[in-house]
Amino acid sequence: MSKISSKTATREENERVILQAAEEVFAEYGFKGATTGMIATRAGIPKANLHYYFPTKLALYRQVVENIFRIWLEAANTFDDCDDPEEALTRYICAKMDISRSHPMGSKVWANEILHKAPVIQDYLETTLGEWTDTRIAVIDRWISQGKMAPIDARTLLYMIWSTTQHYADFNHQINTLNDGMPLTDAQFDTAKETVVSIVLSGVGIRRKAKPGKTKADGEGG
Amino acid sequence: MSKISSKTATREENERVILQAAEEVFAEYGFKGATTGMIATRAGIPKANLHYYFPTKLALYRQVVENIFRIWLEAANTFDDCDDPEEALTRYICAKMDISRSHPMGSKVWANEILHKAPVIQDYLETTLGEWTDTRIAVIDRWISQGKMAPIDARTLLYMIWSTTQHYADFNHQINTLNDGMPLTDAQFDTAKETVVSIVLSGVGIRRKAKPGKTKADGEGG
DNA sequence: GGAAGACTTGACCAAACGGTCAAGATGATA
DNA sequence: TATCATCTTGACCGTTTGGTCAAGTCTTCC
Repeated sequence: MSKISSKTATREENERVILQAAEEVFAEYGFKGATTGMIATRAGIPKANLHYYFPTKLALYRQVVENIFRIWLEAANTFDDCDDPEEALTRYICAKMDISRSHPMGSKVWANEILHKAPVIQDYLETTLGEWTDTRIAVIDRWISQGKMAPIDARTLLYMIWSTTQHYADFNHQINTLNDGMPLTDAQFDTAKETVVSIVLSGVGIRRKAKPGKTKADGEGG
Repeated sequence: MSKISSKTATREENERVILQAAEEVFAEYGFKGATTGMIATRAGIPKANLHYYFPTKLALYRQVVENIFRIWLEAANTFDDCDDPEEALTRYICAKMDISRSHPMGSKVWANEILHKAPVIQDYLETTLGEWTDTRIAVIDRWISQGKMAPIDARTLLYMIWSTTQHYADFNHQINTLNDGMPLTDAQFDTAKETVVSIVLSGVGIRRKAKPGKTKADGEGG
């Protein structure tokens, strides 16, 4: 067993380091702009070694994208934790904002994919994302028919939440530049989060029960 | 005069065709992903001819980005046409939505730039965009202090509007895929526009005077 | 020790790409 | 027709880049 575990340990550690470097480089330069040499350098290994673990640039890219999509799906499930629109929307928005802050690279890779017509993730869009979206639209429509929120177009609401929250990842360079070149402080980010939640909830006609003082909901600790 | 006009006419026409092709190709493939060969082919000329008019790929890209920024600024001015927050926000949102529909390539090129840390437009961000943003935040804050809208964070509101409206350009591939692969119809797009306006206005505590039936406001006819 | 397999790496290659160049086409003027 | 300037274009070049390869090293197990 020590043989197998040792072998796998080396491989797993190297793949982890390479994937981390790849995510950063793909996020910053896009698929074409990134070079395997850059990724290898950031991972601290020679380029030939990278190709030992990932035969082609595209295979490496696919792996990065799949990891990102898995994280995205986990956040998406926060939407389903309860049947109260105020709490569900608040949790979902906070979860997506937190991911944009803690994991901006993934969002950028995703944005790049869509911008370039999704050459790699088209099947995800058509299947998993499509199904997820349809079921959540049904949930929102039910809330509307129950009089729990105003009769707005559910799909547009989802797109607003996606775009607004992901903006803090995809456009963080612009946000930082407009913030005197500094990243948002925790306080600034909390203000943004609270503002987005507030505008969306008021926007769909939900009067908030909870005091808006604490924004963190029960999102991930850190 | 015919000499000069003929000379300039040829050059102007060719530059126009090249810039149009370049905007499309840069939008779809990014700066690195685009090749001068692809742009030349789309423009219907040999690559060497393209380099006769634009000496380098970067010079061509700069010209494309500058054109886009000019259009963006024109839309930005719709914000200032009046001092009533309902009308100003409605007009601005509708103008940005219309641009996303009629001119999605420009938005995509912009998004690509920001995603890649704005290697070309950093100065625009720091100067023109920064000043524009600051003055409009001041306007919104004044509306708030006058009690015309709820006390929300103005900067976050602007970012919400930018991200939501630009989402319909930058992510139109995802939107189309989630719409059974079809582009949004005019009716669907009007619904989206109306929903965004409605959520934002309600979200910032503005009760609408105008009937929400007609969405078009008085935005550009096209 | 030594055989076997996993891992490492410098050197190399073919393709693609940005950009150049020189030769020619076109068109206005005199 | 001759001249001049602008425009057009196929062929070409140096560099970059994704990927290969063969010659190693390191680890494990007998």
